[in-house]
Amino acid sequence: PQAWSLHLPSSDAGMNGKDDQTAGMAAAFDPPAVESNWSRRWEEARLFVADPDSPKPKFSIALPPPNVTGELHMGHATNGAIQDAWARYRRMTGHEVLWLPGTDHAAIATQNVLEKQLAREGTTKEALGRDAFDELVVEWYSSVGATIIAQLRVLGASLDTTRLRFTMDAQYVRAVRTAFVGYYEKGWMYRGPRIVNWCPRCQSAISDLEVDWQTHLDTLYFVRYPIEGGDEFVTIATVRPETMLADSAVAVNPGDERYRHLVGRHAILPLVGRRLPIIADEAVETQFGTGALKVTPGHDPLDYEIGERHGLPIINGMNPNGSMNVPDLPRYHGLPAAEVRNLVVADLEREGALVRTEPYSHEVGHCDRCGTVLEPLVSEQWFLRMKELAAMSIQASEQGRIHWHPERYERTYLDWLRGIRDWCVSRQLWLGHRIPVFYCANGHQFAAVDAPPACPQCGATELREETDVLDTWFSSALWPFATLGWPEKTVDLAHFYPTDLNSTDRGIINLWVTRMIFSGLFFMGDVPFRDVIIHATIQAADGRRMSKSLGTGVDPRDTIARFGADALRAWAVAVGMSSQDVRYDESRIKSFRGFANKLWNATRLVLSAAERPEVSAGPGPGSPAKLDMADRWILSRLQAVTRQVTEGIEGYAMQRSVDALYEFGWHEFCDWYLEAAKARLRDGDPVARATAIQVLDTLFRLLHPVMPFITEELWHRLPGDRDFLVRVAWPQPVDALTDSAVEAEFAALIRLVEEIRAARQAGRTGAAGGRLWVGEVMTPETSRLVAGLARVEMVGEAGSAAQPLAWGEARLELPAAAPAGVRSAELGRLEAELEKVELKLGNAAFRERAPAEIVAKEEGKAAELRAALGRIREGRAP
RNA sequence: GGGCGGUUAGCUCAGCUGGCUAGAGCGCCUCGUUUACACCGAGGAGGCCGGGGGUUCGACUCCCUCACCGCCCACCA
Repeated sequence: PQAWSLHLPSSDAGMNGKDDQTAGMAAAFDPPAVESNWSRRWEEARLFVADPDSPKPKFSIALPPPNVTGELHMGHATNGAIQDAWARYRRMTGHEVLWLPGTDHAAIATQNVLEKQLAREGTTKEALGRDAFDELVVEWYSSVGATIIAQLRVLGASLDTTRLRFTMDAQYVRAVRTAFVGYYEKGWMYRGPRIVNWCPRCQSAISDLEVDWQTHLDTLYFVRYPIEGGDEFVTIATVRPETMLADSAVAVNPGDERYRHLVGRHAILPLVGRRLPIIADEAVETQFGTGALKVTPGHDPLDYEIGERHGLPIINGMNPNGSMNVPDLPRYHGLPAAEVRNLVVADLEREGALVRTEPYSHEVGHCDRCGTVLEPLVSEQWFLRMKELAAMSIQASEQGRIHWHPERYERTYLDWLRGIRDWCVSRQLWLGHRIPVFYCANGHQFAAVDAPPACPQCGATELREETDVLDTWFSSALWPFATLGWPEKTVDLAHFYPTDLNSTDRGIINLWVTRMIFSGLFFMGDVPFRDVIIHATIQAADGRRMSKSLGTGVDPRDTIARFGADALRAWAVAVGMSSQDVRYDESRIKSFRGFANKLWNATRLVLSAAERPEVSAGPGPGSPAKLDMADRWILSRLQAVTRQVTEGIEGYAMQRSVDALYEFGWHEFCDWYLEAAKARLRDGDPVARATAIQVLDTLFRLLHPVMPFITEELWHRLPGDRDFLVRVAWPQPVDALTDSAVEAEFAALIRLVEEIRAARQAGRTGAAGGRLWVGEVMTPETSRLVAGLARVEMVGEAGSAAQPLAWGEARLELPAAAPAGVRSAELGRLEAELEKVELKLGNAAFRERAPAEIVAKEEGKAAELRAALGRIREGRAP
């Protein structure tokens, strides 16, 4: 990099024309006014509209499409803040950025929300009819969809809204159908009767991942089945006695000596009288219950598999609404399962077939959308074969084509893929993407994106389209490329796929992220993104789930209204990559509002000082400036912060960037630099002013990805022509400005000032009660700085200007009121410290084993402490 | 049942590959109407880093183990 020089504005530039703006700055930062202004200006300037023809390297993110089930919550805001910080950062590092927004129709979830709404109004979707319900859906989508986009705008999300997508848009629907047909033609999409998780309320199948397991305390019933041709019995254990009506067999473990003689014989099903073969199967656990299992292939996944192995008949004993379907048993037929359970138990008891019961705790599956207890049920469903897709995904991972942040989540994905089963993609809902399969009158079946006029096999024109719809995640899985125009070969698709980043909550790693990966690999031949960020889950302040129904939800708009979008964003970015769940912490958000206000006022201070070039210590405009020690210090610190911020972002640890900026901006710049340079600024010293402006300039750039509004506002108030920050280059550290000597000196100066302040406070002498003397080794410059910062009167002569200041060299005499106490406390602290270090150094093992630089460091520390103690003991008085 | 994460100041959280006196914000105490900021400034109190073992010259950091909290995965009825 070129040698750096501080630009001194000519006397004509600088304040001219900016005076009014400065004077116009209120004493407090008012976020809402500033935010809406910039949102509008950014949009008007079309800053976030991506250009696929740009020669710049691209960077793309597909916004995880929020479900159109309701408004955005704190988790969305957090994720939005993280992605936006990346998008803005990448623009500043010279990338053509596409951050593409959209929403997800969320079939089952939305249908549930609407059904609940209808229920509150005392009606049902059936009463309403399909068409009226569809209208309701469209209305809902447009109103909620608009709210969501508005919320993202308020957050400051730099989305390309010209490319807004919705999973129910015609073009997207086409992509979904094309994808289905693609799998179908590959032979991986098949239909068949299988046992699935059935929700009797939604009246639909759901996938394994949509099962919400809850612990239930139930009763385990022991029922004895008589053995045919004798007076023996076999006793089975079950928690769902009502399903025995659909039993096909009794199974025991082949190695179980207790039952070996029964295998091959038959048991008689109580209450029903059906003959059940007694079979041997490895899946039966000898330890559980009695070691004998009633086999009900129609109503239990394990039994279903046993049934398949042994060719057992599948008896479907239940209707889709959860009532029993046993026409041969009129006593139970048509009744709800729960009632039948009681009836069956009572009947068994009467027959003497119920041996005993015991309490039993186990996991019961619920529908994760409506909470209803699921029934394993056999029905005709569509499945996507997962074997090859899983293998492709695992391979991509092993090749290191996707990087997870934090890394450990890669295992979540791999573990799931390694044990994966075929994906049940069909749903029996009103809402969703219709499965693009057609059946002709002659029993032929085929898949097609567009409804064909006739059956391609027999020419029959009477075609029936499949009524099932697709799992909503099937369409979500196509998001990174379907949003770019796939299956058309669009310019966007060619330019922006694969995307670079996906940021998501860990709860949908397998539901969504994994499925995007295999979909991308299959249809596009490449991973859908290079990096995956899994952000923290935001909890309510009390640690509970944030949820509207619990009353623990916090609307991001409320937070933004009170503290500003920047404050919410800074907090979200600072906690978003935490390894654990994070509680909503208003006090910290508030502190970032304070930070924004601090920057506002610091800028106000810097800009309010009228510039008087004649005061300049330097030779004049255009020449290298003569920097004060404080100037050199803050510029050196600025370089360090620039490095830290960049490293934080690039290392997927943006919290480090935020911490560094907060510490630097508030404490180093405002508390120390501005306090030190205040007098010079007020005097109109152009060097101080140019330095301060230089720092603010860089600080605003560095902070812009995290706090876009305040930085944009203040940046534009700085002198000179100012483009939008996303079009301004990301700062690079300037080595020439790094000055470790001045940093060490200034650090010592800070310590001295702190000692003086503490002494004064402890001495309780106050400014009026005593005077402080500072030793003769200080330079005039340091002496002046200390005097100003510590607000002490400097007495005595400042000594040789050549001597650097170091703590311990400056002699400080304490006020007469309480010198002994204060001094002995300092003495005691140093003595204890020295003792510890000497103990360490006295340890032979330490000297032999520890690295040389560590030992040297400790020795240096000891020497320093001894010197300091010596000086204090000596007690040089003025 | 398997896996992962967490347990650090009163509260919410940082602490990267083991090494200066373990940090921040809020809260608390004391002081301050200094012309950027009370959405402020200065000073301060407060932590056997969940328990126990181990490795190491040295452990908040690595290993083992226990306890509790949370999440994900899982076909023992």
